[in-house]
Amino acid sequence: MSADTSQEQGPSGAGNNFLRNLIAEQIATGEHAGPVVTRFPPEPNGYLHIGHAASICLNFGLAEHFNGACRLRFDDTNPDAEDQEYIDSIQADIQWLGFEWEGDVRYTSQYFAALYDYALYLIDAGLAYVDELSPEQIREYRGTLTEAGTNSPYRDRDPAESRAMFEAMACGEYAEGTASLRAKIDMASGNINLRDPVIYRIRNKAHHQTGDTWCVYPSYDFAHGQSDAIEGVTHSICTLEFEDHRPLYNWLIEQLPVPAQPVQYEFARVNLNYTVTSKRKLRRLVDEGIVDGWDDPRMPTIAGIRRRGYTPASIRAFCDMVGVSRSGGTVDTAVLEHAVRDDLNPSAPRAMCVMDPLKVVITNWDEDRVETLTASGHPDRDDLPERKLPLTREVYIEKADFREAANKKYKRLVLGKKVRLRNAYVIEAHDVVKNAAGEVVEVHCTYDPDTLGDNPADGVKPKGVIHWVSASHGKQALVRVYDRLFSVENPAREADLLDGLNPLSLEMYAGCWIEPGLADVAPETRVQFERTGYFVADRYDHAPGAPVFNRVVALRDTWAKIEQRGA
RNA sequence: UGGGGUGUCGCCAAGCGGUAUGGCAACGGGUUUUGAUCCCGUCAUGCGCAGGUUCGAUCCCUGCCACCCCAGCCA
Repeated sequence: MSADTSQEQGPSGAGNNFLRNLIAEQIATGEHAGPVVTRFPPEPNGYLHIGHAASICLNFGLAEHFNGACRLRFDDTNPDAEDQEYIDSIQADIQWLGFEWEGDVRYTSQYFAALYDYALYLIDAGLAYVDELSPEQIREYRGTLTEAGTNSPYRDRDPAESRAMFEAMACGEYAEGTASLRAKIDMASGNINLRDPVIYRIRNKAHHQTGDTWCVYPSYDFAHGQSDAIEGVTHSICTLEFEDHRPLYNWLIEQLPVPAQPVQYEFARVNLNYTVTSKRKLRRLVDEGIVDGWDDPRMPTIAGIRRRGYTPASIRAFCDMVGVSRSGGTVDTAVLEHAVRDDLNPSAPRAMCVMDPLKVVITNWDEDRVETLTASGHPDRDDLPERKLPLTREVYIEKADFREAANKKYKRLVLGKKVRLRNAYVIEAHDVVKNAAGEVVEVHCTYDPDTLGDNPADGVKPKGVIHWVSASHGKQALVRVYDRLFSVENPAREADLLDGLNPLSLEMYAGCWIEPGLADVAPETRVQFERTGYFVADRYDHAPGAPVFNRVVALRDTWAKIEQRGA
């Protein structure tokens, strides 16, 4: 792959971003020599979401572009929150997105011994000390945003004593919260991260990777940069909120005898409207049963988006369209939706599904007659298999596709008017049957036998085309129609997150009729139900003979707009 | 009366001294047995505001304003 950034741009200059330009310049000027090494460093305390996808595309994309390497490193420094379930899901999500990390999976925990030695080094150098202030006291001593902090009375403890104490802490001789190791920097710094940050704390708890080996665990700040250095990461990319940590990151790299000098760069995280991308909030939705789990199709998690039916390519395209910058913003979900439609339109086979059925009886069609029509699998492709569509006397159409009377803007079936059954004949409605409540429950039509592939003899081409499924030969399916989980643009701003929930985020259609060929597709098969939207056979709930489809996204709907304006 | 950032069309994002670029959305129109797709067209005399430097500034300087992040022994 070429490192020429003027090449390989997709729409909107996809792939080109300030970091790519920066690295290209570093290479051009010789400021950076050797391979570009990045890493994706998730903490295994939750599922990956769409924001992580941006980071994954960035880190892996940069490595690929510069012929370097990107590794996966679990940033597992806090045994309290982490779990193997997340380690597994994160790996599966990255692979599903289509990225491959170099070498084995790494864990920050595999460097605990080295990190411990670095801590000792800092202590011996008089640059770290064991503090016996309680967490509350540490907070008080830290000062405020506008007032300098106060030195801990333990700040000038003799290094030898700190070393002995730290070693004892590591052996489990101290209770949690009774002591911590702090870097000795500057309690008066305007940057609070430099006010003697805690770099090691006691956790008398088993770690998912290291078991009971350790009773002290390094903080993010102490572990991250040093792990980067150990691994030879050259460009350590993180989000904007870590900007304030960069001076600390650099301070540690400078003070410690690390084998390399990684540099931290920050970019703005991606926010999407009508949803939340905070692990804490997502976890709440899961824990309180608001959704069906981390992979509920309404969740902005990679697993949820996957189950919703989005493709890896569409998510990568989305990340390219959104770009990478340092100015935080909120992207419209319409961009995500555009990305899937754009990917699915050329690839998804077409099919018909009636979701809200209304029976149509073709009165001039013999009771037992079954005509098997063929339909193209895709309007623009002849390489996809053709479909067999049995047409019978009784078929179902959508309730919304029939009106007893309507104005000219309504291009569907109207009493006394003609419409084409998609891939079949033109029919004309003559009569309706109503129930006691006055609702139309049946429409009687006649078909024109000369209209298969032709316009009616009178030369008047019906304006509308509607989809249908044979009442006797169609199959039933459960279709779930998903909508945004929140009805407000920024749910995080609500007094309570749940206040912004969209009550109609999931609608179940139990009595749908699908064309017969669709009942036995494999899970995760994506199709377009013509005139309706893109759908996917559910990854878990769909089974041959018991079809369950999720709506990925609706088709663009110009009619809905016209209708809203009052048709 | 702390520190660090960011401000270019409704939303993202390029441009980084030579007279505003792309995507999404929106709005017109054409093709169409999906009111889909596709195609064509419209959409910032202005780049947070005010000054200054310059032949010329979104890009440089100064001063304001707005918004975001930071006071976990979370990451």
